[in-house]
Formats: sequence, C-alpha cells, structure tokens
Amino acid sequence: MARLDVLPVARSHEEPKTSRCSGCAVRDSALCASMSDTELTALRVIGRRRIVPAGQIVSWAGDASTFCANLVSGALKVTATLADGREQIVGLLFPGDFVGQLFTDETTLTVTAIVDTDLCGYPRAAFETLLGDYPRMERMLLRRTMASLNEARERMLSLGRKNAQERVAGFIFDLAARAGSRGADGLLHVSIPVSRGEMADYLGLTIETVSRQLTRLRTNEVIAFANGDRVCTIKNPEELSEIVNPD
Amino acid sequence: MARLDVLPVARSHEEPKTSRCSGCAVRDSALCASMSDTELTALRVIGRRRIVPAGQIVSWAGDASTFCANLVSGALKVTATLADGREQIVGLLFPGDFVGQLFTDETTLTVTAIVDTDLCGYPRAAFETLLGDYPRMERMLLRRTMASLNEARERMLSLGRKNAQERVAGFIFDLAARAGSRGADGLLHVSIPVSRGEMADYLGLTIETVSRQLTRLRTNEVIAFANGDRVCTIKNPEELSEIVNPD
DNA sequence: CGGAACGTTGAGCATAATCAACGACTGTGG
DNA sequence: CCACAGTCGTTGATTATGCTCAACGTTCCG
Repeated sequence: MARLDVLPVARSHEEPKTSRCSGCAVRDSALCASMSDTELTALRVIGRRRIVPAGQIVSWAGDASTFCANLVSGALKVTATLADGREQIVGLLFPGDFVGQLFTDETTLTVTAIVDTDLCGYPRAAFETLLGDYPRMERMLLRRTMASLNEARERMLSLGRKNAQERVAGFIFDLAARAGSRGADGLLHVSIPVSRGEMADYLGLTIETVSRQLTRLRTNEVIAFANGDRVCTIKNPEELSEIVNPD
Repeated sequence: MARLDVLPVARSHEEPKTSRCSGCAVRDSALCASMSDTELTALRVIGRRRIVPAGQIVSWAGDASTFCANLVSGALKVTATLADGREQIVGLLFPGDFVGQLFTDETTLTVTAIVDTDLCGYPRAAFETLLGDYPRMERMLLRRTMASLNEARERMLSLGRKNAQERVAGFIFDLAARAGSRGADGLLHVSIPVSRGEMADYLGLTIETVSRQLTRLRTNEVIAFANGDRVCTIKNPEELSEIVNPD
C-alpha cells in the first residue's frame, strides 16, 4: 500500500528554488494560476513537494482519499482495474494537471508514475477548505473537471465504437495535436510518452494488436519511427486524419 | 437543428403548481437543493419549464451551447457520434440531474429525450453568472461533475475490458442497485428504461449481441422478464453478482 | 388488414485475442 | 569483457468472440 505520505521523498538540504511558487514551472498552468502571488501563500503553507520515481504507485484504488496534488513535472497514469487483473487506463496526467479524488473518502482508481514525477501535494481536507475560500480556484477546477468529463466521453466513443486501427491512429493523432513538434524536415514529430503495454491499456486493446496496427501504419508510410520505438514521425497527415475520422 | 428554445413547449393556461419551486418534484435533489427558498427566486426568474416529447432531440452536437437545465421528470440520453453514424451513449440523465455543457461555446454531444421529459431550463450565460453568486450551488455542481467523471471512468473500464456477458449483466446489476424495487415475491424487480438498441449503444455492443446475452441470462435463470421486455426480475442475485465481478 | 417498430434467433464471417517464438537492447555479475 | 537474464517490441499461427446479414414472431397502430 504505497501512499503519497510514505513514499520516498527526495529532499535537498536547503529549500530548492523551484519550491518557491513564483519560479514554479506550472505557476501559470496549474490551479495556482487562479491565485495572486499573495493569495498563493495559503496554498504554499499546506503544500509539500514530492518526487515519485517512474513505476512507483502514488495511490492505490481503495486507499483513503487523503491527498491531492498539482503535477509539476513528469507524467502519471490513472487506472481502473478488475479483480482478475484486467486494467484500463482512464486518464493520463501531465504538468499543470490536478491529481486526486475530492469529496470522497475512498479512492476507486490507482495512480502510477510513468516517468519520474514531481508533485506539489496537499492534504485533501485542507485543500477542499481552501477551495471554498478562493472562488476563482474553485471555478478553475470546475472548468477542468468538466473538460475532463468531455474527454472521458470522447474516449467512451472510442472504446465502444472504434476499431483497432482507428484507436491507434487516433492516439497518435491526439498526441500530435497536443504535443507534436515540427522538425527540420517540415514533418510533425511526436514523442510517445508510454510503452506499448500502456498504449494497449489506454486503448482497450492487447499489446500485440497495438503493435500490429503500428506496423501497418508504418508499412503504409503514414508514420515512421525514429530513435527507437518512442519517437514517431507523421509522414502522411492527410491519410492519418482520414483513418481517424472516416466517413 | 432542434434547439431547446425552438422546441414545442406545452403550456397550461395558468402557471402550473409544479412550476412554483416549492412544490417541484426535484426541489431537494437538483442543484436547487443548495438554495434557500428566498435565494431560489434568482434561479426562478431565469428558468422556463419545457416539456420534450419522447424521441425528440434537445440539443445537437455542434449547436451553440446556449442552454442548460435541471431535469424534472423523464429521462435523457447523451450521445457521441462518428461521421459515419456509429453512436455511443455516454450518459443517461434522470430527475434531479443537470443537463448541458457549461464554459464552452459549442456542444460536442447530442441530447435526446428517451421518454417524455420535463425540463427546467436556463440560458447558459445567465446560469453561469448565477453560479458565481451562489457558492453552495457551484460547490454542488462541482461534486456532481466529479461524480460523473468517476462514473465515466468506470464505464471506460467496462467498454475497454469487459466482455459482452459482463457488460449486459453489469447494466442490469447497476440498474437494480439504483432503481430496483422488491416485489411481493421477495425478488428484485427492475424496470429497464431503454430499448434494446439503446442498451447496445450504451454498452458498445450490437442489438443482436445484447439480445443473445439477455437470452443466455434468462436461460440460466439468472433473470426473468415480466410484462414484456422492459421489466426484469432478478432470480439469482448471487450468480448475477458473480458474473459482474469475476475473479 | 397491412405496415412499422421492436425483439429474437440462426448461419457465416471478420476482427482482435491468445499462445508462442524470436530479435534488440540494457544492466548485472562472473 | 562477455555471458546472462530481463524487459520490450514484433511477428506468426490459431482460436474465440462478437459482428453482419437474414429471417421470423409479436405488438401496436393507422
């Protein structure tokens, strides 16, 4: 039962620069963006920075819901599991995202670091209280939660009605839209932040099916891989778009 | 493009009793529950009751997001669709539930009445403003949105990782938990509020597969049907539970 | 009475899962 | 330095699950 408060915590001798909010990488993208520098003190006094190494579980389904956090750097996966071990990734979290289940005593989802991850964590009860004191932050959280709900609903469409080809192509497509960078060759390059197994758990497929669909996209010269299996080049955006959104 | 404001509206000659909030069926379960009788005036002045007949579309995906509502009686389905017509029900709404997509200019989902439905509707902009003036209502909406997100994530697990048998059994099981009533025979009876086709769209299956799985549950005497295809009796709750949550 | 909507059942098929083998790469210990 | 195990990804053969296409029964309503 690894829990946030008992995780190994990397800690430098003096308070690191980045723990002073004004220099924080997500000062303007996390919920803190709703707060003025002076208001931020209230958040800072209940916050504690934590580094979670890749692969480590942040919170198990069934744990008491005692913590929440802003994600500062790295990435987390949120998974739902069945008793027999079948697993579905129901969310991926990146810098600026909010982590945790509020207004509930028991968590139902497991949160795991997929790379080394830096969190700015708060006791849930204290954070909920604060939320009542800072309406702009509560509003921002409401907007984000609604956006997450819309995303979740898009994913239900994908999981319920799309075939393997469409799901895999859609995953690449979405990644490119969110985090693609244009290379010197004028083509979009995307770093895939997860393993094949995690892609499968995200898309509701098996590793083998994901692999075969990627091979198929590669064979058809829609995509190509560079620097191993984790960097993808989009060679034919029109064709990719066609596969993602068929008539 | 059916829109809330151009839908046929049933209207009695004098203001009906139930439109006075104090007598409203969902006064204590909808978002209004967060308001005192006096505060409620603010909501009432922007609200308009609307009756939507079964089968009618309340809002199309792609419409401007100009309205939201509390559901007073009846039921709605929220669907996501692909260009080629494939459809997924991403949510079912019942009395007391909130309807609409806030903080966005364009809707991405279609909302349809599955039975005659009574709504208490508001202009979105006015409602959003009100939300800022009544923190308890905003907090209640935040809690509900988070609960919806958790539900959506459970459904992602179902759509991504459960087989047809588990999905159909799970649907009956969830219905029974939410709205089952114990009959004179001591058994749980559940009214199924949707057609087979809607069940299929909800579960990410085809009509035929849903029908076959129901037949299988009936053959194994786990369930039985009474009064046609829409009322279900749970004859063997242990077995049903076993199917829903296998080891 | 005829037609439409809804649900069930059957036959055949396609898609993705399963089971298995193998190559590439990485870190470890002899 | 190299042998080795372990992880990750790919590919092949086979199977099973759920989809497609088709027929048919029932109910309801014009």
